[in-house]
Amino acid sequence: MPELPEVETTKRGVEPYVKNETIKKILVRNNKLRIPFNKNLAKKIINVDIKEIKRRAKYIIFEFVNGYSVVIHLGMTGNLRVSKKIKYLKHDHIIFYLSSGNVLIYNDVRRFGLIQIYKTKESYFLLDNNGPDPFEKEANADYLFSRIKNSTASIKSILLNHKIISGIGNIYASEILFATNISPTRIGKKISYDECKNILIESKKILRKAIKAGGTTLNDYFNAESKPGYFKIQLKVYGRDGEKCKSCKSNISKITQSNRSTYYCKESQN
DNA sequence: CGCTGACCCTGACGGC
DNA sequence: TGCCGTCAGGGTCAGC
Repeated sequence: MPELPEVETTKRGVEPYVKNETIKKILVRNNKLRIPFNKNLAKKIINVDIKEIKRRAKYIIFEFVNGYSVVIHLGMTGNLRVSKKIKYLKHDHIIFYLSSGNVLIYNDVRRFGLIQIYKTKESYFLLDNNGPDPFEKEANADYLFSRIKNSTASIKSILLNHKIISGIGNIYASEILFATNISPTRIGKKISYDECKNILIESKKILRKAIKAGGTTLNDYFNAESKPGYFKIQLKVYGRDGEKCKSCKSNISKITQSNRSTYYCKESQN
């Protein structure tokens, strides 16, 4: 479920419980994630201080003082929660016992997520393939335009292609295109420089708003036993097929592009 | 070469 | 009540 705002909210939620802590022990209940969790490599981060927590695109990164890093991706159904009591729920796969006595729990129903350990910053190979996320300064109109000006792929699938821009998911791809009045079916080479500029402006605006909405629920987010309940900002097109468009009188359409649902208004998006 | 679709996995939901 | 098909906000990669 998590898109970039949910990942950022999760990162902010766990940060105060994890920063400057150490992991005393790791319990692996099921290592069959998208990439199997490497229990052997995990020994390298036991009893080592966690220096920093970061987010890049939809990845959460724990950096340790010895140079090692843990990279977490939540997939479709992953979540992290901090708990005082140790009572495992179904699909709690990896459990980190912290020096504070708290436990950090990775739960993931569909197991499309992953937790990977890397020896150095340079070896985040998963992230090396990713383009900048919309908040990074490399993601400017010059860059986006140059990456898509010869493309025959639809702008919707371009927005989901993390090699170009990372961190935009299926919900916000539809929302961003609605905000910019661009049809999701238009191909990359038919997108103008100004539209690239606008896409980046709206991406930041929409994602920032969603992060803010998530932040308001942070206080009781990570109490013991609680599951992080994902929020949803006011969506203008996603999931609203058949309903009225917010800027004209026609109905929202739902189509399928590369096996994912796309929602848009045929009248106001061209 | 770039792009599309099949696939990984579990659970919820609607129709019959 | 149960069975079956469909769908879900993630990403990868074979094959066209």
